[in-house]
Amino acid sequence: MSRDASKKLRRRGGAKEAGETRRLILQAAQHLFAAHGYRAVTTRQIAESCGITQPALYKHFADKQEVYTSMLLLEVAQVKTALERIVQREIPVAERLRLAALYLLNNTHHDIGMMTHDMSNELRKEAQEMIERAFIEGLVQPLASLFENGMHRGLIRSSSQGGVSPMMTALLFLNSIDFFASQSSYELVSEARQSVAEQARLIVQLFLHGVTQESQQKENKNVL
Amino acid sequence: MSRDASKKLRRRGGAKEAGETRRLILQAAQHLFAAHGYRAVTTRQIAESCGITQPALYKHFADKQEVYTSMLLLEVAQVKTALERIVQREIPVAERLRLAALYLLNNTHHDIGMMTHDMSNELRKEAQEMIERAFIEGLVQPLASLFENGMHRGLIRSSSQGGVSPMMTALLFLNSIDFFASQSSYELVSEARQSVAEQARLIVQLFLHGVTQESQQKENKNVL
DNA sequence: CCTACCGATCGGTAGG
DNA sequence: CCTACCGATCGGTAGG
Repeated sequence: MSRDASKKLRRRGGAKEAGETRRLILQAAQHLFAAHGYRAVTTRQIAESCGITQPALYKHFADKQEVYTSMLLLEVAQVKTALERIVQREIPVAERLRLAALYLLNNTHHDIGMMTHDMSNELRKEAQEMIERAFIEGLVQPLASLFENGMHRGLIRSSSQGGVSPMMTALLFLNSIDFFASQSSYELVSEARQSVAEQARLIVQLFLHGVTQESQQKENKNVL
Repeated sequence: MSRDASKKLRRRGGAKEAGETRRLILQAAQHLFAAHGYRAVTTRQIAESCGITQPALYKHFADKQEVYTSMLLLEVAQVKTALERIVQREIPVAERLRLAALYLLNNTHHDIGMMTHDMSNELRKEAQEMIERAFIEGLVQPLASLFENGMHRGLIRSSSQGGVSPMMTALLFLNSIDFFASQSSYELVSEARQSVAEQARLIVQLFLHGVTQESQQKENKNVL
C-alpha cells in the first residue's frame, strides 16, 4: 500500500474509524477485565492497549462503568446466540450438553464469580440489573431448557423426585465450567491440565451420573 | 468492676492487648476482604472497624498483604481442623460428605474464586505459594481422602473406570460449595434461597448420583 | 497508639 | 484525538 493510499484511507475513514476504535476498546477491555477484574484495570491500561490516550476513551464511553457493561453485554449476546443454536440441535441431551460445555470452555473469558463480585460492588444498580438479566437470558436459560428437556423425557429427576430445578442445575453447571476456565492457579493439581475436550466430557459425566460406580447405584443407600 | 481494677487491667494489659488488637484486626479483615476482595478494602476501613487509626495497623502488620495472608492462613487452619474431624468419623461416606458441606456452607466466608484471583494478582509469589499450599492441605486434601475412601470401597469410579481423580473431585466440590456460599446475587433464581441444610444435601446428591433418573441409569447410553 | 503528611495513582475534565 | 491538569484516595512513613 502506497503512502497516498494509506493517507486517503486514514482521512476518509475518520467517521468509520470511530466505530472501529470503539470496537478496539471493547476488545481490549474484554481481555483486561477478564484477567484482572474491574477494580484492578485502569482506564489508562485500556487506552494504551489500543493505541490511544486515556482521555480519548471518554469520546466513546461516558465512564469506566459504561466500558465494562458494554463489553459484558456484547460478550453475553455472542454466547447466547451460540448456546441457543447448540440447544436446538437434534442430538441426544448429553451430547448437546457436552457441546455447550465445550463452547463455554473455549469462549468464556470472564468467570462468573468475579463478574458477580464486580457487578455488586462496583456498578450502579441499573447496570447491575441489566447485566444480570442478560446473563440469565443468555447463559442460564438455554442450559436450563436443556435440563428441562431431559426432565420431560423422564431422563432427569424432577423436583418432586428429589431432583434440582433446571435453572439451579444450569447455574451449578456454569459454575463448574468457570472452575476450569479460570484455572489460573491450582497448578499443584496435575489433573487440572487436561484438554478442553476432556474437561467438557468430565463435567457432563459428573452432572448426569455423579461419581458413583454404576454397578453400585442400587446398593448405595445401604453402603455409602 | 471498679475503675481501679479497670485501670489496672488496662495498664497491666498493655502487652496483652497487643495480641487482642491483632485479633480484632484479623477479624475485621476477614469480614471485609471476604465481602469485597483485597483491592476494594482499604487499610483505613480495616482500622476504623476495630477502633484504631490507619497508621496503627502497621504496628501489628508489616503491610496490607501481611494482614490478608495472616487472616487467610488463620481461617484455613480452623477449617482444616473441623474437616479432618468430620472425615475421620465412623459414618457412611455420603453422610461425612454432607457434614463437610454443611460445615463449609456455614463457616466459609471467602469464596475460592475471589481468593485465587486476589492471590495471583495482588500478592507476592512467596505469600501466594504459602496460601495455596495451606488451601490444598487444609480444604482439598481432607475432601479428596473422603472420595478416595469411597473409591477404595468400590463405591466411586476410579480414573481407570472413566472417573475423576479424588483431588479434582474435591476441587469441584469446593467450587460448588462456593456457589451457594457467595450467592450475593442470583436473586432472580428463587431456588437459591434454600436452607443451608438443603443446599448441603443437594450438592452431595449431585456429586454422588448426578441429575439422572435412577430408573433410567442403565438405558441412558442409548436414549440421552 | 496518635497527628500530620508523603508520593503515586486513580477516574474524569478543560480546552483545543 | 491530544496535552495538561484536577480532586480524591490509596498504601505507607515520620515523629512523637
